[in-house]
Amino acid sequence: MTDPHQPAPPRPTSRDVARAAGVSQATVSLVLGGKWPGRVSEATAQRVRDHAAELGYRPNLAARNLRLGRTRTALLVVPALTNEFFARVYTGAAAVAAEHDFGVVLYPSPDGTGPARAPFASARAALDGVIASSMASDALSALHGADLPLVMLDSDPAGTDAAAHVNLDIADGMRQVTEHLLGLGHRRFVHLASAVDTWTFAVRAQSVREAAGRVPDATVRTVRAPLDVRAGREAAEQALAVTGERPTAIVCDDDILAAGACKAARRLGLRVPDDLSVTGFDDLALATAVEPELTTVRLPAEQVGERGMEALLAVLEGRPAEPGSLPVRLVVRGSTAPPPAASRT
Amino acid sequence: MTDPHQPAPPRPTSRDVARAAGVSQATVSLVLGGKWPGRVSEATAQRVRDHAAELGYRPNLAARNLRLGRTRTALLVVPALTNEFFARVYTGAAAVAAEHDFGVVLYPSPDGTGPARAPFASARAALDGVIASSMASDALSALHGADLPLVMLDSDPAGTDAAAHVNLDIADGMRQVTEHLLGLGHRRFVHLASAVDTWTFAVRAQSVREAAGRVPDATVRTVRAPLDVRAGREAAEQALAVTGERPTAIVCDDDILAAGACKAARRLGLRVPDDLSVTGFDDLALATAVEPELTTVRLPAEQVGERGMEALLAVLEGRPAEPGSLPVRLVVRGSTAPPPAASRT
DNA sequence: ACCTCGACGTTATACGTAAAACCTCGGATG
DNA sequence: CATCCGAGGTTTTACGTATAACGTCGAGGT
Repeated sequence: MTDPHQPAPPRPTSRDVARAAGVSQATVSLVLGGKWPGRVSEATAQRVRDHAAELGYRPNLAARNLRLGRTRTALLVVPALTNEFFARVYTGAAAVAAEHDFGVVLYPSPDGTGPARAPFASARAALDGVIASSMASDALSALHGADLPLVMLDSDPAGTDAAAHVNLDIADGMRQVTEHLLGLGHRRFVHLASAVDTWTFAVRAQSVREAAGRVPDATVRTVRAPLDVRAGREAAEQALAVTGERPTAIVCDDDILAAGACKAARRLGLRVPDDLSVTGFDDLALATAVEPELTTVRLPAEQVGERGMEALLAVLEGRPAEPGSLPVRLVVRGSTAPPPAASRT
Repeated sequence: MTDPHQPAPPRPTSRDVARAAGVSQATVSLVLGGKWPGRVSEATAQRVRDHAAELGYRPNLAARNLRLGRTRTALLVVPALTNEFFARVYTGAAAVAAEHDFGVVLYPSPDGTGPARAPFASARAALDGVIASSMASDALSALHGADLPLVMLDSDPAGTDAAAHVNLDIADGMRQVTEHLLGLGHRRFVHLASAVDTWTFAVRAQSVREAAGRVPDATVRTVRAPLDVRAGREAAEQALAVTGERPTAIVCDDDILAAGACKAARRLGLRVPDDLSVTGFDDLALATAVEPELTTVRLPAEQVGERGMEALLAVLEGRPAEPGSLPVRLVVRGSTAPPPAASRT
């Protein structure tokens, strides 16, 4: 138990190491920076390293950042970390960053549409670049000083000055879901859509309608809800409480909404999947926690983060970021089945 | 579309602003730092602010950090962000930080026990302090340079050199759960425990046994599993497949494990809660997504982050951090009921 | 008329690092 | 023997900011 009020011993600087090793500060910097082959003898280098280790020297990052004008730090802008998808994106980005001795700092925005007022400065870090996930580009440019390289994830490829895009083939995912249901015989759909108004959800909506539109007698009714279980349940209950022919399948923008839809079904006395098929999107942990397990679309969330970080690193090094969108995969589980006999043609 | 290869226009510095406003750099610094009452006339101050805004000046944080020796940045160490609990802790910490113009950078460790080798340096930020959540203190001290103020969350209050602790009354939560089940008439328990070996889980185990121990004929069998649904299901299946008298309640260390236990029950043809009661812990979104909704213990996760950050700020300012542990609350939902008649005394 | 004293700024300096530019000296070279 | 050269360093500078220390100038007191 040491006195907590001793004024914190000043950390050793490279000059301290130099003094201890009997060399100049520049030499320490060269050795520890790995720039010494041919400039410093092996003997001296070792001596420097030894003393650095002994003193517990660790370079002052603020000083280094100032000197180099780069910080090896990227900002990741996400709508909400409590959404597992974004947590996984972060995890992937952070992993790749760590490999390249980069850091990732987060800028979460409470609402889904992006941070409202405070600029990135509130991230309290000097940044080398920005990675923005699933955001409305206008909300972003208000914050984006335009002076930092920008990589956009899962966002509209057109109309932004992003240096690179990493996209998921959302349209294909939703097409696979819809065709899966069509193939099972469903014709009357509800699309339980996110109330958030971003590109990634717009694509979902369009894709469902397109796929269903190719089958003459298929109908799609859209309802929207915020991304939580209760809201999803309420919206689904409302959509199911129709007079006349009940829809036989609910296509959801998200596993969370799908969980809500399942609860709605149960409340109305409908069995999933016998009376009603439900599909999710994202393949979160939730998808296999509920009963029945959700038929959904697996998104490689970590990979999105990884590719995003790789793209940013490429841009920072002047290399071109390789484009291309990531494939997604339909995962059929227990929440989908052929429609009940009474509803078949 | 501008040429992506133009070498990034250098950001304006305080000196640029000074030149534009016809004052010295020091004056700019005084004005923008808010230290000007009595040192700079209002007219001059306004002129400086105008030119700063026009040039789009933003102070170089690296330089400021170097000069001040403080960075207004805290490190939050969490086992895994994909666990909603920690995402919420982060959210709370970041919110309080933002209010005080502080930043939070994360250090996630893949396994639950804490980062293995890389020191905090890989967070790539100059730090003012560290907040560590639910960690084994020895894993931490290996990383902790001992030169930074440390606040520990949900960790053993004894035996560390932390400057402050923010704890949840975990023991009380588990006691409430157990007594709730005892009150319903349960006597044969399975404690489905986390395989992670940290204080917070040790407390749960001890508390279950203590509470059950006060009732003569109550028995507790413990099984352990990693924190995911499948592992929870498998462990629960094994625990339920006993010969002789089946347990009537499964007390889980976590909602995720509880979801697994529910799935196990269904597989074995047991109904929850009629044949088997299941309880969770944390009250994640998951708890109300599954059917039946989980009886669980609500932990004020955001508040843990908030209080942690407040404690760190207090320590940094030399103020004493007010101690005390946060209360938790039993939330009774649909996954618990009296044991089946055949099992009653 | 001289000193004092605020009000209003300015000059100078330090933070710790990286790296360009510069020394020094012993041996190889012409 | 003068010269070049490379190995092995050192000296110096710059990064942008915050602030301590130091002017300057006009008004007010004596």
